[in-house]
Amino acid sequence: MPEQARSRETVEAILGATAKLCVRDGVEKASTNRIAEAAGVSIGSLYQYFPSKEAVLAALLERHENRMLRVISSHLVDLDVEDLPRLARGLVAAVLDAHRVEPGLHRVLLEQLPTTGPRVVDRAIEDLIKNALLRRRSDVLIRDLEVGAFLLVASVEAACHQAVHDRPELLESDAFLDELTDMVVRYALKPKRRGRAV
Amino acid sequence: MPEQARSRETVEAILGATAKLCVRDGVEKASTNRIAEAAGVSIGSLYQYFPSKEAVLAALLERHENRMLRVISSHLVDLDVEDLPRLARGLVAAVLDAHRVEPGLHRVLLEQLPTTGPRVVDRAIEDLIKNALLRRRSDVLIRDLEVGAFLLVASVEAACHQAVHDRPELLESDAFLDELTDMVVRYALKPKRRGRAV
Amino acid sequence: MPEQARSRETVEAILGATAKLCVRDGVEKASTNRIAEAAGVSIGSLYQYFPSKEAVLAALLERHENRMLRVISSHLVDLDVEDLPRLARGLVAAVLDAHRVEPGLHRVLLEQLPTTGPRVVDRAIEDLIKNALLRRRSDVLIRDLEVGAFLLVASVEAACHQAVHDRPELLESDAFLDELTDMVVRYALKPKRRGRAV
Amino acid sequence: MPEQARSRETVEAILGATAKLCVRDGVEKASTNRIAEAAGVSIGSLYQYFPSKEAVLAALLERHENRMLRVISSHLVDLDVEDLPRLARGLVAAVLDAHRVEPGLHRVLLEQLPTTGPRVVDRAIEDLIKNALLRRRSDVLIRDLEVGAFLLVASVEAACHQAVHDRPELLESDAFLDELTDMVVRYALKPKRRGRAV
DNA sequence: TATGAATGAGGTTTCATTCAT
DNA sequence: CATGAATGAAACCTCATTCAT
Repeated sequence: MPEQARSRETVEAILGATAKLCVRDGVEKASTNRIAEAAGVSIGSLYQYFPSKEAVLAALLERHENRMLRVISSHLVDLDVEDLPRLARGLVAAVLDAHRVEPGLHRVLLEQLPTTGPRVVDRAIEDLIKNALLRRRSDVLIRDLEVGAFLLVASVEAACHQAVHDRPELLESDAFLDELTDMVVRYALKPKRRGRAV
Repeated sequence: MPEQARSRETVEAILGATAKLCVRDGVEKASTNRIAEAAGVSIGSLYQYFPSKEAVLAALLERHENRMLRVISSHLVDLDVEDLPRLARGLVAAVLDAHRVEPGLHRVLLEQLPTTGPRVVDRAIEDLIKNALLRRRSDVLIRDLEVGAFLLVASVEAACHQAVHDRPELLESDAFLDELTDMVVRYALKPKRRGRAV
Repeated sequence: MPEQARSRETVEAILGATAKLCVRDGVEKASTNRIAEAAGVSIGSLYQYFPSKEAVLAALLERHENRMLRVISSHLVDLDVEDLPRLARGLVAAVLDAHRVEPGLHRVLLEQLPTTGPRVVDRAIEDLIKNALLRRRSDVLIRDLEVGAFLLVASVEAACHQAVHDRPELLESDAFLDELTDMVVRYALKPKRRGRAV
Repeated sequence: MPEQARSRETVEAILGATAKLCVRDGVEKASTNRIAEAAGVSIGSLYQYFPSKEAVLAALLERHENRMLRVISSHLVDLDVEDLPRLARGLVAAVLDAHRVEPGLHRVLLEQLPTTGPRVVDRAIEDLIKNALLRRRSDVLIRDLEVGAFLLVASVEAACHQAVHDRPELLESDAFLDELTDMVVRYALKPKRRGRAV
């Protein structure tokens, strides 16, 4: 077991150092040699665990996405699936919360990493939402659910991301959560009582 | 005069070659030597017109943003400022249209360029919208206009951008414009009298 | 005893893996780490049995040369030392046969190994031939036996080797054996009495 | 023109330095950085003229083969095509002479360069010989001309090469030329006068 | 004795930039 | 002004070898 522990430590050190360097100097400046040095391991060790520089960054991205997913999942268990407006607010809050996980790293990874494919997190949430809307079709205003689900996820995600980038303080403000929720609810759901706005 | 014309041609050739290389091989592969060769000028000439590689990319980005702004501006003149729902649809359509300007270049510039600051286009539109909403405050549902304007722009922009990236066919579909407009209108504007949904 | 058996197995596994890798990917690609992995032993074990990479390759070369020598020896016992033309043909056939021992490995070892010294096989045969010619000096045409023996071995060896490289099918053809034998016999031996060509 | 002269000088310096290093330390030790340093140019210049290390070595080999071919060609013009034995001796002498062109480099290039294909020099001579033998078929003893020509070239080449390697003094000795010629003549040609050895 | 994680010198190659012509 | 040869720091990566476990 000491071997496995040693290996895990090395991998952790490498990912940690990569994250630190990416945040501080940008992805471009995070060379393998600098990463190894910052991690306190030799360049050889880095290549024992990762086949290339890209693999290191991919692993870091994966780790980050998993952490975000874990945050979101932890919110999901508490949500009431019956109360759609509350569900919407809960989802938005969950996504917002997920963006508080290492926001600096989030920003740099999303902005400077050659995009490999649709973001894992987005796809997961998109499916979740599409299903929720389908199950309650009669309460839903959206005409084209396929497009609508895509739109909701892209919008909320982008709003959070843009906030991380341009106005970090919004992430902590109630106003931002309120407005985002309003947008989602009014777009997606029929008003509760005849003619009264939500 | 012929000198200035010659200069403009050279600069254009360089920016054109840069765009082509960025789209074809990615920003990282667009080295100054390759750019000069593709532009049919010597590397020395490139450095006569641009002080560094970053300057070339910045100029390319600026040119692209100006083109997008010009597309959007061309839409604005036809818009009826009094009919808010139509105005909303017109703005969304304008943004969508702007994303049809060299979408490949747009994608690569946004995804692979170390972000230098808030996007020019976004800021311009954000102000425009904030003012429009302010002038018609009584017809507007949004509670926090500051946040709301930010949200609207970020959402529409991101939806368009994400569509360029993941589902290019959406850019040409009516459904996408319809849904985007629905989202914007229902979020921002009070429903018309007599309880009819928009 | 079991220890020694285990050791021999390990050494054999290492040499076998080295041979396989050299043939498949070339000597340059056969790194010690890859050899150890292909052999199913740890890199540490490899260095327990061989002091360096060169030592592994030297051992492989030695093993191969011994195998070739063994093939040649097995031919020698059947040869009639009195009938010189038949002896010549027998020797040529022996050398040809030796080149059928792992020809792929033979080629790669001869072509890609920094030559360390005169080939063991060649030297052995050269002496053998020089003695045979000396014992029957009166039947021999060659003027300078020293040079002649060198020439005979170099020529036959090189012809076989070149055939392995450029025309593998020759190794199995009678024509090749016939011509080689003709060359050797006509160069080395006086024609039989009564003017008949050999 | 000063540009072209400068370029040629640089290329020459690189090839010269490569040759020197290969002879002194072996091909393996001739790294691109060392080559550039020994040539007195920057590593960048080396890669301006050669796309890879292999390309440098290939160019060096080509230059060497061309020089050898030139030596051989210079001999060919003086040869009497009618007198076959003299022609044979002339050809052997030509090949021998060609091996006096930078023999150290010759050895190292042939022994340590991953063989890319049949040697240019060999192929050229093989054709030349095959044609000569065909034109004088009735004077030729060889049964299978195809195999015979291959054998002659491989043998003479290998004998010269082996001599460079093991016994450099042979290259300058008359005995070596005599014996090689004997071998070639007796193998290939019918004796001139009834039953007398050549 | 066996293991395999760790080492780090050194390999090949790229690229932004300079400057003599 | 234009050219393009030259530069060299620095990037990514390999590999023979060591040594703590």
